[in-house]
Amino acid sequence: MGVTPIHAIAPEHATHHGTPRCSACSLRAICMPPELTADEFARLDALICTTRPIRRGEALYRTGDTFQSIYAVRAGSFKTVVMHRDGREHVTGFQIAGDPLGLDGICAGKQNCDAIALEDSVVCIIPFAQLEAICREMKPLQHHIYQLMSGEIVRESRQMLLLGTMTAEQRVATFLLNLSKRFKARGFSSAEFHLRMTREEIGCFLGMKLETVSRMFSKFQREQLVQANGKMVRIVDPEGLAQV
Amino acid sequence: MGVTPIHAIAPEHATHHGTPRCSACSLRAICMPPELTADEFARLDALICTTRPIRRGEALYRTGDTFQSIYAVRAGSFKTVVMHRDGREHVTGFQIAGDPLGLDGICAGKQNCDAIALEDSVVCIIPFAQLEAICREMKPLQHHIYQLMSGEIVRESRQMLLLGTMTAEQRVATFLLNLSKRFKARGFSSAEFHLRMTREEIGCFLGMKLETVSRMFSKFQREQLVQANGKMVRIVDPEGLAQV
DNA sequence: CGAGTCCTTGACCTCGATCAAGCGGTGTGG
DNA sequence: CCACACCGCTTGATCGAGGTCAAGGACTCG
Repeated sequence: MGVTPIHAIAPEHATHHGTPRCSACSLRAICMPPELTADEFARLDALICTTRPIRRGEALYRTGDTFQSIYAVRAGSFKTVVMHRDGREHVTGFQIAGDPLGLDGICAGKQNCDAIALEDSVVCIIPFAQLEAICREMKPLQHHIYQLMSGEIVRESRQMLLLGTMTAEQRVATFLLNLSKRFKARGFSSAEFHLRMTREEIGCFLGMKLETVSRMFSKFQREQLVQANGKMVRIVDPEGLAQV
Repeated sequence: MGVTPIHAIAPEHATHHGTPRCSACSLRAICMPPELTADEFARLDALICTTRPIRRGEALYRTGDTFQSIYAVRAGSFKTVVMHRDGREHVTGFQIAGDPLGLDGICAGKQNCDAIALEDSVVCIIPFAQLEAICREMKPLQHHIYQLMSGEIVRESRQMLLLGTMTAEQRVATFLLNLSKRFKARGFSSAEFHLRMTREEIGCFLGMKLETVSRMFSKFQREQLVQANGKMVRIVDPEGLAQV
């Protein structure tokens, strides 16, 4: 069976690979500041004039690549992986449609992690130097970029809290509820979804081994909190899950 | 004995509390983009016209406070603490002279953590709305702020790697080497320094209990890697520490 | 249909948490 | 000025959550 992303872009946009338009994008509300004028959208459309398809398992960028653009996930999903010189790996995040990618590269002019597609995916390419130029003239967009980056900082500090203080059980519960919330924000079911990542990748994100992740799924199943069948997950009792 | 910060600002600046000047600040190289003209510095000095002293144990801001400004540590040191509704706490970072504070507040317009002074300290106050305005006109400063925020993202993802994959021993070693590097970058000794935080705060930052932190200090002492006497730390064998 | 991946489950072990005791330095009140 | 209380730190003994190792099952893909 081919890989068909559940969270796909609408077909009428998918055909416009050469000329995507933010002004017409279904992810506009997630990606973009709300109060842009038609004229401002036109300038954005001129900036973000290319998309790029990435096959499952391939890298959008790798650690050390020269930083030039940031990206927005248009369809599909990614993981970002940082690596220690001794080979230790850690997944720092999973990005789905509407999420930004590449913000870590601005700092040193080189990407600081690998971004790997979890399924066949498409990203919008946003040349950063040009984005900066437009931001100097478009206050709402400028502020939006600051918010985006600050949001990433907040997300990561929450993840540190999770890694630093929670039990394996609480981490997995938090992970599922977070995914659920994000799917809901994008108009998909918050109760039932398809995990695009393996147990090992989840474990690597949550700071535990894949066996432990599996055991927690089984435990939640037994306690009637979720129904998990391989990568299909159905959240039965979100409140119960939240107070694990 | 009073609390005398080792890493103090030079006396001639300490007296200028009402009118700090970036152009004359010893932390300029850490805080600011390198290539500003005199004119540009003048505009910055006009923006950052106030400092604020914070006593040991007091908060610069708390979670939920309305976000208006970002800050730069001018003297002293801070910890940032996030809290889960159930009371679980986690230290997300320690900030010393030259480090930024408050970037997490841009996202939601409210601060997302508590920033607590570890000793009597002074911060520079940078009103964010005005900073944004200046950034629209000063390209190097604009880029610097993006780099600052990206740097915070990178720092946090390194901390996630630490929390997710390292043993207690490796975490403490990494922590000491990181502090050492930062002190060195500010012109202080990289070999010997005074910890301003308690074992408990270190543990809370590294995802372990204070007893474990203490045991690791003792272990490193036995192995001749560091000499630790309460809060005074001397790094004897940085290479050895690095390959723990 | 067979090989490879991914997932689940069991048995055992280890690292770090927990509990507990004691020490040294500091600040405070008599 | 001393006694005492408190806080932060160290160290030992014990325990348990999660890691490790191993076996087998379910799916996918060539």
